[in-house]
Amino acid sequence: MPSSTRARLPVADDPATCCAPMTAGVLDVADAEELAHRFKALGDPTRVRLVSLIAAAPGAEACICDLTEPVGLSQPTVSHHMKILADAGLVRREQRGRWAYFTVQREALDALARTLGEPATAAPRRSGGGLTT
Amino acid sequence: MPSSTRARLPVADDPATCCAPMTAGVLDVADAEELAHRFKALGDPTRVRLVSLIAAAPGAEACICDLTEPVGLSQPTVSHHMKILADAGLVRREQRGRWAYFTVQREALDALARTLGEPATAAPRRSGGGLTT
DNA sequence: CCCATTGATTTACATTTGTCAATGCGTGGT
DNA sequence: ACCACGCATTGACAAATGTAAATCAATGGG
Repeated sequence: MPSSTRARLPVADDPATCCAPMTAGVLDVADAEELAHRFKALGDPTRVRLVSLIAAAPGAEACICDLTEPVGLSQPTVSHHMKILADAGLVRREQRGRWAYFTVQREALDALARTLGEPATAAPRRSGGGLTT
Repeated sequence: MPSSTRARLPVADDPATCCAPMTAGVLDVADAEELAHRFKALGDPTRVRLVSLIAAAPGAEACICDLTEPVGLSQPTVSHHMKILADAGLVRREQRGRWAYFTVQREALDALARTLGEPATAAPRRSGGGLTT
């Protein structure tokens, strides 16, 4: 599982392939940054709310205009938050006619969940963490 | 689950009982704030790294002095990050003699993972892997 | 073709965040 | 009692973040 060749790409490349489990060995810096980037996207109540709203919307999709009122924020602000979520690969944006429909990237959420939950592999204990950047 | 009476407490009250799944209905504001609070704690590469370092440390515990060098930050800064993680209930602090040992609150991570993963309504519990309480 | 509608960008600004140096506070060894 | 050690707190400061007003770009209906 070579992950050291991971760049600062917009991430959304493959949202389902995130990183190694957080608790199954010391994450290298790149993975830690990648994970933190996604967690940070969920680190705001409004954005958590937005994801939840989209997931619960009819058809599991919603446009900006559907979201501004429930969260009580201006359209530019909601658009800004959605961009952050999209850049993190947590939602997908699909332009359809005049509207931009957003859907939840469930695979990305699952991948994130996997990095938090019990490590899939029995984590071979590594002694001495000589980490030298 | 009445959660509207939830204040800005240090959260760590019961880290395993977090919130309803993000994608199984619209989260109320309180739950969204609670979730965001925890995600935000993981929204920094250093803190992700710290959790990973603790989990991988011998005995799955570590003191600040074990952590400063791997992350390459000053002791006050690491202490600051650990406070944020502890306030979010993601790690537990245990003063033992002169040292403060930190351990990962795996239940909190699992609870967080559960709010991300498939909503409890559909998929039954994972049958293969030893289910833990 | 004109114009209303949807959403993204830009600009601006107050607040929060990450970091370190300096300092304070317990604990334990001598 | 004293002092070294481990860690938390305070103060300070640059950088990032959340938000809104104003503006821009594109689409679709008359």
